[in-house]
Amino acid sequence: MVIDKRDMENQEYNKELELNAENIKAQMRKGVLEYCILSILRKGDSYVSPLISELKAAKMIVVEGTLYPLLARQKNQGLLSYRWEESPSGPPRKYYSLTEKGHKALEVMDEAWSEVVKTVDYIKTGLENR
Amino acid sequence: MVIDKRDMENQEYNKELELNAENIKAQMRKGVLEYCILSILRKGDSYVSPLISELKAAKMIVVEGTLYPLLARQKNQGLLSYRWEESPSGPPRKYYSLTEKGHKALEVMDEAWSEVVKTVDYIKTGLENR
DNA sequence: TTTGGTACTTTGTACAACAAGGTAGTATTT
DNA sequence: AAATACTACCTTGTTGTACAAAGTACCAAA
Repeated sequence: MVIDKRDMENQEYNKELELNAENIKAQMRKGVLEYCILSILRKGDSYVSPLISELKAAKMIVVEGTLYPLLARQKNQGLLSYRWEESPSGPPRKYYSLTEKGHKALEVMDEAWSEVVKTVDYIKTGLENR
Repeated sequence: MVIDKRDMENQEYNKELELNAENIKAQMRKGVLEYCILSILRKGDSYVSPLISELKAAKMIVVEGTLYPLLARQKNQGLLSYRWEESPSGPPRKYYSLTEKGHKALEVMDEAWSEVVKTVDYIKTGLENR
């Protein structure tokens, strides 16, 4: 067994990275965001500001710079459509709604999400609960 | 309400992106991977090949190129340590184990994960179940 | 007409996952 | 003993996503 060559510690950064719950949650939320957006829109059409508010209320913080590109992506995938509506005060609002394709995608995601939850549980316990 | 300038459809890609369950699940798994690795190691020390197998068995597919940098990261954060062990057949194996810091991080992640699950449920239902 | 608020958009950066290829030690076959 | 196969570890370059920050545009009220 010859190890020495391999065992040369590759740069001990060890940057005392915060072991902070918020950071870790932020990591986990990634990838679930799309699902959340569609889930909210399932309950009714909306535009960016109230979307952010609702996500914030659910402790799933996002910012405009995240949401706009994401909505554009989902629109380009045909999951969303939008219409302009006048605002009682301020510039017009871009209301997004789920398309039929979006509804179908959402159903797939419902399934995917519950599978991921089941998978994590499986990995944690190692038991055959699936 | 002047809309025309804004409403110029920005590149209608609409690339018939697979509405495939695997893709969506892959997206959702991101960010949960670190948690899964630590969870597996909590059950006992291991090295890359069996880690990949266990993840694959749980339908959480990853490849070597993903896992090695991830483990290196977690080691540099002080969450993991490793030791070399001879193999009954083949090159030596790098066994990873949770450090004390890793155990603490894992507890934080346990909490974080269940919060994310609760959050998604909250967003889906919109009810006050938290 | 200027100020402030709301809303939408873009640009640049950081980081994570992946694909693909590379290095190295051990065992087996010829 | 040379070649082959297998296992295991590691690196590089690409892509995609979230974010920070700055920018554009419309509207209302002082």
